[in-house]
Amino acid sequence: MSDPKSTELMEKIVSLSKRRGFIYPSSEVYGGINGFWDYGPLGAELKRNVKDLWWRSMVHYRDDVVGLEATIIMHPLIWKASGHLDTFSDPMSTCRQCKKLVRSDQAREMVEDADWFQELQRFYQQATQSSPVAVSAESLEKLAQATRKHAPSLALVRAREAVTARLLASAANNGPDWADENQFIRSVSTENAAAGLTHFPCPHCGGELTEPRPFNLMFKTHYGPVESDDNVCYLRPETAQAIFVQFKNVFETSRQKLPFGIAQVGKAFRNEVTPRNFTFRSREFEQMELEFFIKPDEAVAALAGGVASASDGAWQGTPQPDWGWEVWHKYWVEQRVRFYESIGLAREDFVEYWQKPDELAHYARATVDILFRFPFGVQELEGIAARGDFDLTQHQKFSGKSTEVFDEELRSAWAILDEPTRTALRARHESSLKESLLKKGIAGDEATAQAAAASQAYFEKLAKGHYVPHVIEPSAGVDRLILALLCKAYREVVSTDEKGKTETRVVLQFHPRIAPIKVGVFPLLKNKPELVAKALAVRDLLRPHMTVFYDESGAIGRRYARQDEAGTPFGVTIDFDTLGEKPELADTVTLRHRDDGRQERLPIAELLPRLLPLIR
RNA sequence: GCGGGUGUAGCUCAAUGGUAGAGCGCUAGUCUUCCAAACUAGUUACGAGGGUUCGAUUCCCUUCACCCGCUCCA
Repeated sequence: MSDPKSTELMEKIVSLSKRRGFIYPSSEVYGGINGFWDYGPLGAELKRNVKDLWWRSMVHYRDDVVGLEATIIMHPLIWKASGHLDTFSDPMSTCRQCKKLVRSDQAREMVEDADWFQELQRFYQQATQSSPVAVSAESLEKLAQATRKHAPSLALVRAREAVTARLLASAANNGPDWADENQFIRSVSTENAAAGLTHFPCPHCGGELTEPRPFNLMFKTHYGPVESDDNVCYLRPETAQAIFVQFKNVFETSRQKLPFGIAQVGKAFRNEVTPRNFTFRSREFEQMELEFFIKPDEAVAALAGGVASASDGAWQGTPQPDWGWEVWHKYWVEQRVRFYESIGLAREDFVEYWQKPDELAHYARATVDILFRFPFGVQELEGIAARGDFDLTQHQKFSGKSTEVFDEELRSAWAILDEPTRTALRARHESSLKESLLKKGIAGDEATAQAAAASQAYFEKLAKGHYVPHVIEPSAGVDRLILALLCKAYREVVSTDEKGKTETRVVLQFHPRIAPIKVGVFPLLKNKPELVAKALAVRDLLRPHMTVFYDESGAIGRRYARQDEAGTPFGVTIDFDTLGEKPELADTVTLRHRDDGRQERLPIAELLPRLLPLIR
């Protein structure tokens, strides 16, 4: 996954980023701060271009998406409703022996699957059938042998004499070590149970897990000058929740009808356990998120007479009224890949990973990860989740305010819908509801009853044109995308000069649309005022339309090379022919192309019409 | 948070218990001609803090950052 070669490549990219002013370590003169990065002059342009292009393709070029820019700090209850407050504060334990980090809530489950754990359970059950507990040094040794292979760090294996002595002593008087199975497991996992303090075994090696320590992944602060429990608040861990929370306002003020989306670009903050891989996992990062709200499939069926199949490729075309969530989901996956293609990434650079049903978060119906082949591994760039109505329902529940929409057309359509269709829709809805309740572990009868009640309430509302919209969420990380673009653009060109000296130059082959500087303008020599004046005039001609870098210092080849390293796709050179040394070439310049060094001669007047289409 | 590695000009790499050096880059200049040309001049460093020592970049401790693993999923 991360062989030396790819690590070396990453180091080169990190060093180039700093050297050329793309990305610096944050707070560097103070020694830096782990998990935070700053964008320098070129990086700031690059990032701005990427965000602008996303916004243009998502919002400006569509009729069905509008923008939002919400605050970073919001009402703390939002994070209760969204589930972040619970899922983002998992207690963690470390194994004292193998040093692995384990989520405390998952440790039990992970351990239960292990053979050696079942061995321990069986032993406990047998031993406690009689009272006092029937064990011997021999039987404990046999147990140690049986667990040795897969749980070498189990205290019973590692420190057999001490643990055996303790267990035998406590067996004679039915001591606490034998009080229940859990206590027994902890006892055989603990070498030195001073003051009765025992440890849970590590799922990886049977070693001692430390007491759970809280790992709060959310940045916590306080609003108002006085710090107290009453004014705790959080920096948002994602931008999406603001969209849900403002859904009703946007819906009512934007004159949009479903289906439609709300887009937002902004900072988010997570106290990552381990920030790693340059900017890939940062503690402060930027997201580009779209929440695209759609009608539930039952409403689509009532309105359009059916729901389009997701298997016939319709999602590659333009949206249709009969699209249900599956088609919309696939549509957005395709749209996002096309966006990446439009800024210079290729379809082959990605892996589309459709999460397996058992990997899905509880709120998601389907999630596709768009993974990019980074030098350090294939890693997620964007997740596109079909989240059902989970989020809006949660906020409805927690805020007490309705997140339902009213759909006049749906009410009329439902009124004229024939009874067999209605019955079929209800039956399908109810059975899928029941299935998901069963999956949550609710007993059969109970699930049947709950599903019937919920389904009935749902259709009563639907018949009147009321429902909570469902949502498709394409959520992309800006900083990850910038990193992907840097990795993709990075090229080393080795050349050998007449003296046989080889030299490696770096070229960043950015797509012109995202390049921080679009064109470099150079007078061939700087000691001729006429050349300089002409070059400055060309700079001023182009500047209103694109980022231009004027450079007159050093040899011309050096200036080209410097722009190559900055990823500038075009160079314009003003020479003596431009000034009219050869009359037929007067007012023409050399246009140089970064990736192949190709040069062409064209009139100054043609520069803008030539370059503009390439950079837009 | 735990374990392993790294830390000397912007970059690549030297040397040393007593004055830190080179190449490249960068800045300025010379040059009528297109891919880091040549020449001249200039520029810049021992990650931070503490200790041992007459004296520490070098030895010791602490800390910080980065890289690699354990977790994370924008």
